Amino acid sequence: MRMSKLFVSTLRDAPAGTDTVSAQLLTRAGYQRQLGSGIYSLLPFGERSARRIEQVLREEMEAIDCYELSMPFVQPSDLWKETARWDRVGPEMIRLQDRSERDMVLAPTHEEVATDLVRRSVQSYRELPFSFFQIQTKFRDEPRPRGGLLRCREFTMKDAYSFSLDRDDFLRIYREFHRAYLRIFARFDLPVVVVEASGGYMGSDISLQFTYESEIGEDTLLISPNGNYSVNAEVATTTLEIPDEELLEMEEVATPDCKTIEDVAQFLDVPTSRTLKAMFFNVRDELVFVTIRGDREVSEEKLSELLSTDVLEFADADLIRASGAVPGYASPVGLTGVKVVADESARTPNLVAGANKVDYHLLNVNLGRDYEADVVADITQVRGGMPSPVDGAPLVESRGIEVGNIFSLGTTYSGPLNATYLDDEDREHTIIMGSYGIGVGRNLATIAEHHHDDAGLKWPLSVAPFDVHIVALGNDEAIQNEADNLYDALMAGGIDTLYDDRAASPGVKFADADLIGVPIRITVSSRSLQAGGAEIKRRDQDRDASVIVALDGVIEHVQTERQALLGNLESLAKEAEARTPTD
RNA sequence: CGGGGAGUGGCGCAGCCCGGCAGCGCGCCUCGUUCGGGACGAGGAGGUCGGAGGUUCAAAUCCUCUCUCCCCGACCA
Repeated sequence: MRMSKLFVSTLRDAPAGTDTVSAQLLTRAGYQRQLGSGIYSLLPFGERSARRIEQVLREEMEAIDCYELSMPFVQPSDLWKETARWDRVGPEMIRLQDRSERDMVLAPTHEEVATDLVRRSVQSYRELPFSFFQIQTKFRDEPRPRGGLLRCREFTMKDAYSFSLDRDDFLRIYREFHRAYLRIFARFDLPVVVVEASGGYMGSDISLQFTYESEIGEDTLLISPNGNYSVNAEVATTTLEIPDEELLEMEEVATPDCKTIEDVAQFLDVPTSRTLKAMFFNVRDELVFVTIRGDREVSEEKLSELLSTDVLEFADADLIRASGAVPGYASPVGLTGVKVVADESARTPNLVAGANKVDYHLLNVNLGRDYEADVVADITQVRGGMPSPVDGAPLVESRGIEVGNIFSLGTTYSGPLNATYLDDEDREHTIIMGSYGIGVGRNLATIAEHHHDDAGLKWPLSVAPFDVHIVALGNDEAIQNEADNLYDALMAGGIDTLYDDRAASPGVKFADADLIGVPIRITVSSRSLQAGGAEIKRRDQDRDASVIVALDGVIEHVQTERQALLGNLESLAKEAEARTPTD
């Protein structure tokens, strides 16, 4: 591409409100422009990088015999009503009507259509297992888009779906995707950690999340330094020691002005782990009274999962008082008609709890004796430093960007949609499904987060919009001609080349080259010609690490360099592959 | 949706408190000089001050309503 003909412009300053490094660089370097909140255009560079990402995705999917198809973005609502997601999925799904007032949706994901395709076609066990993928637009009306391409409302995603005979059959495919995913991120030279995650609204029982660790990430991870426990905080567990003590008699004590757990613990001189904390949630206007030991916090994710709701709000004082509880001095003791959810830790004997009376608490409150819970479950928010459930080692907390995931779907969709097959004895079985997602734009942005320096982007070859960036300096005709010839020759040699043929000063061209981040830069100038040819420098090398190559040797040199870079990425992929769990 | 912030030439910003000619840097155009790390000089173009209503002799500035965008929290690739 000749830059003089290319619709692109670089910016000195990123537009106001562009906060993340990736969004700043991608915008400044001319990869993307924002149209609205969470809605972006990809400019030529961005489109080319996205295609390279997609190319890797296609290769790795096909390598595990997962083949491409394409499903509609605008879909009739019928299938969504069949799986009940029409009602379950909230306003993140855009609903609209066609001219005949039929309900339609802009696809936020494609399980329904994928399952429908399969149920209409598959009849015999002989046809299973298989999987397919597409690279398609999705629209999710996210409550809060952020970070440029990191979290968009409209985005492109590679989503794959697998269809298996049974659980074991599914697990074989799941593992293949796991391996393919490790190869994919390795080929992007993007380090990821694999953590267990919750299925969320996909309705999954097991799932793994491929996460790039980053401060700007939205997910909280808890990882054991021993490498045997890596989870998303939403499903993290920790060990729980419940002392084996005799239950003591309950007793009311005055605790003036002790409204918080810390106040009470200090006043009574007991550790917070001997107190019972009360929390109140409003679930569809019903009060849910939650108890947890004073040294722990409630995980709202776990709680909403437990209550099968995605609307979880703190209850206001009126709703709390209506139950008879007294904010600041609340406990479920003596209350009736209130839904109580207790964390496992609330089983600890002889805790200090509120007396539902201002300035009073109760000593020796015991779950099961002094109050009953409707549900006792693990709803503890695990934090860094808490012991790993595997070996007790303190967990390390970090943040991360989810760049891909793999889900077991079981029969969540095949059940309601009746996607079945007949086995060799004519018995009907429901197909076992999985789904596998990778966001193209999010990966582009995440790779930019990882591969940049102060001057700009620094792409791995697998993601760069071009292999080579020719910088022609000076408006000498001889130089122009040599650069033109070189450009033609590179293009003819199948090397994607960006040719800066603009009449701009050297400083501008070099600065833009650094900003755009193409891996190999070739400078043609009177100085380079005098030195014997063109100057070749890799973006990841220092300024003075360049070499002069005779003009007729440039293509060969570039091919060699390119092969070396691709070879490095392939070795990374091989290493990653070797790390795939085998059990 | 709750909390915080911002909308002024293409981009970054000042001006607003205290109403009175719409400014600065970068970019853009023309000419000349430059030409290996965002050149220099001279001249120039470009703005419904997010929108609507109001107050006033007079509104970017004050008031009301509204739209949009960003950041922090609940969702996810």
